[in-house]
Amino acid sequence: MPDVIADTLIKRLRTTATLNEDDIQAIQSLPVVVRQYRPEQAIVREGDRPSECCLLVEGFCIRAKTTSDGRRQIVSIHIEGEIPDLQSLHLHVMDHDLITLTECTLGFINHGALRDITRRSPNVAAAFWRDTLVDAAIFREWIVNIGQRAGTTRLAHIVMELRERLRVIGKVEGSSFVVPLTQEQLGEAMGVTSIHANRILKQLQNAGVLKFQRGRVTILDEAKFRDAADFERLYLHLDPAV
DNA sequence: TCATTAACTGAGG
DNA sequence: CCTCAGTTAATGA
Repeated sequence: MPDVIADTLIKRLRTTATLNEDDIQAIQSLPVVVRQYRPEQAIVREGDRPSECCLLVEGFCIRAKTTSDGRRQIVSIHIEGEIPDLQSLHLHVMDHDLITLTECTLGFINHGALRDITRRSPNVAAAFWRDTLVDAAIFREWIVNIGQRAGTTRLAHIVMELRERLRVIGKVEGSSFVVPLTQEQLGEAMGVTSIHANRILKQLQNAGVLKFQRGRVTILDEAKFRDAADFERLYLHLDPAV
């Protein structure tokens, strides 16, 4: 794969795992097919049997499930360098949808090539495994968030998690960063209606905590933000040595 | 299309 | 009673 694409994957994996030169070489020699996607376009759907995994090179996407009466729950948000459907390598039928949030550049890597690299390079296999476990840790945190936290805290927590994940790959500069969700989508991630998501955003803004406009969050008061978010970064396991 | 706000309603503490 | 959150509807950017 081109170095630019390999670098986004390597940068992301190195936030949680340790890779040596051989591992880097193995990743750089992975075959990849690059495709452009529009916003809100399905990459894989529940029931699909994909033969490749998708590396998010640029943009944001979500994993979601929809109930029988059509209510959608966003279960995770993904940023560049991640492979949101890595599980399809071992769980062959998709149990949820993977959908773009923004315009996305996606790199598709054949399952065969990924299986091959995990056999040849134990470090890369360990990195994928660790990444999958962190994914599960994030799901646990989301269950706590949606099940137990009050509205404002719930929203602030999602925003801070995204900021921490973006920060480690160098995508946060200053007090402002991209949160490319509409209020409807924010509601779907929080388990509330878009109208209530709007109320919560207004509350946070009126309280001088943060401002949200056109897919971008600006932190108005870092101390208030930390206080509002009830956030402990432990579950992100961002230190490869721990 | 997305965001905002008001008015009303009901659940539940 | 008070707070939270869904529904409906009207309106603004």
